[in-house]
Parts: sequence; C-alpha cells; structure tokens
Amino acid sequence: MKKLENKRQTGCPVTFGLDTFGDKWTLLIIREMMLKGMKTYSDFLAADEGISTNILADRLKHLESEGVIEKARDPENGRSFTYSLTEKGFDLAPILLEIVTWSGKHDHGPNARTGVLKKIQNDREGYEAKLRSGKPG
Amino acid sequence: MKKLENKRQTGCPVTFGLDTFGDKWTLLIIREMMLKGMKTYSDFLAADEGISTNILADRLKHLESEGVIEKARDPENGRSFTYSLTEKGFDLAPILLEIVTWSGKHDHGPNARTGVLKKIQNDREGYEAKLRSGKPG
DNA sequence: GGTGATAACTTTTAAAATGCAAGTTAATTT
DNA sequence: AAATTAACTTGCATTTTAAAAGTTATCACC
Repeated sequence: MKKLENKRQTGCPVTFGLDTFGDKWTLLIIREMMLKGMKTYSDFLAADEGISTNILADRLKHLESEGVIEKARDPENGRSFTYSLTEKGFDLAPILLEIVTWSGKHDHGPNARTGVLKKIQNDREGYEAKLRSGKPG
Repeated sequence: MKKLENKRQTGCPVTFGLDTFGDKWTLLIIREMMLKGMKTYSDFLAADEGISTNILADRLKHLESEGVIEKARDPENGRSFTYSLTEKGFDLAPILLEIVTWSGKHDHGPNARTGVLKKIQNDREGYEAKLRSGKPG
C-alpha cells in the first residue's frame, strides 16, 4: 500500500493519523481486534465486509511496521499466528468509540446495531479499560 | 467514488462511519473546514496535501449527499460558493480531536505540529464549542 | 510415513480509483 | 469587449483494488 507508506510529513496530526490508519480496511481490522477480540488471519478474512486476502496481508504488514500491532506464533496452534494490539494500537480506542458514537447518532437505518454504543453510554471508562485488557465483552 | 457510495449496510457503526468519511481526503476536507475555517473550493485545493481537482469535486459531492456539508452561493463573491458543515458534520469534531490526540502522543517526528493539541489539552470543551461556532482560532 | 486438510500467505490479471493536465462555463474586473 | 477568477469536467496514463488460483508449512489421521 504505497499510499500509507509514503508518509506525507506535513507535520499535521490529522495527516499523520490518516497515513497510519486512514483507509477503511485498516480500521475494520482494528475493530475486529479491539471490539471483537479476533486475532488470526482467518478471523479477519471472515469479517462481514469481506476483505480480500492480498489487501489483508498488505494492511497487516503495514500496521506491524507502524508498531500498531504485533505478530506472534499461536502457542495453541502451530500453523497459526496471532496478531495483537500494541499500546499504540489500543490508543486508537477513543477514535473507534467516537466513530461508534457518531454513527449511533446518525445511522437511522433499520439494522443499525447498538450493542457497543450502549456499552459506551453506560460506562465509557470501564468499557475502554475492558478493551485495553484485550478481552472485550 | 463508488466505494463510499455503495453503503455496505452491515449495521456495524464502524462500517457506517467509514462509508461516510473513511478515506483520507474526506477527513482532510473536514479538517480544512472545521479546524482552519476554510470554505471554498479553491481553499481546499490549496491545502498542504495537494488534493486533485476531480477527487475534490467528487468528495464534496459525496459529503453533500450525505448531509455532512452544505453548499451555498457566497454572498460576498458571486462567482464563488461556500461549503459549510451541517450539525452532522460538526459532530465529527470529537473524532478529529481524538485523531489529533493520538498523533500528538505517537508522532515523534521533528516537525509535528501541536497547536491544536494544546488547545484540546487546555480546554477541550471550550475548544469544541468554538469549532462548532464555525470560527476556529 | 504418506494423504488430506488447515492456515497464512503470494501471484496473477482484470476492473476500478487516482492523479495530472487541459478544457469548459459562468461571473467579475479592467 | 477582453482578460481573470472560481468552480468545476473531461481524457488519459498510472496506481490500487478485487477476485481467484496457486504456494508453503504445519498438523491430523490412517
């Protein structure tokens, strides 16, 4: 993914952030990890939106090179790897939660899901702490 | 921009948000409007990152169709139009501010700019209110 | 210890999106 | 009336994405 690798170096924090996670697939991978506890390549492939395998491989590589996620062998399955969020990755939680909050207010569609939204509204700090523990509800 | 127009309708709030503003150019346009008070087509074209004119036109059209921005004739210049944020658009402020906060923590480059970050740290509510007034500092 | 299945990718190729330059239209200004 | 400004649109080459098939390594079973 050239786009995200060629950092624009404008010094703008918005640009800096977008160069790291500013394409839709990247944040969906983060969502799978942070909100759904998914951690393997197959987990991500199976996500609702249907990311294609080449793009997934590319984004994982990029996120790892940016220090947002870490890759390790799965101790329980020799042919699998686990991806996990670093602190830098968990620090994306507030952004994700604000996106959920925004959508909660503006998605008036019939199948809008509100599970996470309710957790945020009920106890934001507690929920964020739970996410950072690596074990979402 | 087919990608953002074909809403995926998964019901997921993260997907919903990304389908509206989930490409780098879109949030940069929002940044120009919200944080820098820019409002014309030429303003956006002149932004640091150098968006190209066809993409800019496409993204403005999309944001307008999503109800995030509004287009109107410029009362002070008959050959110009002004784009302004709707309430739905201003509601993106928390997302933008969290991105700035994240980058403030993780951008260790020499030319990272911290103007907005300081305003957030100093008085977040006041700053957000100022943004919503349409007149950023 | 050979066969089949699973997991994580890589490669290939066509379709779609992007970037760049040049062209168009309408409203001023000179 | 002619030149300028503002906001686009169009055409085309390049880049990125998507979809499908192929590769490599580990494991499970017989």
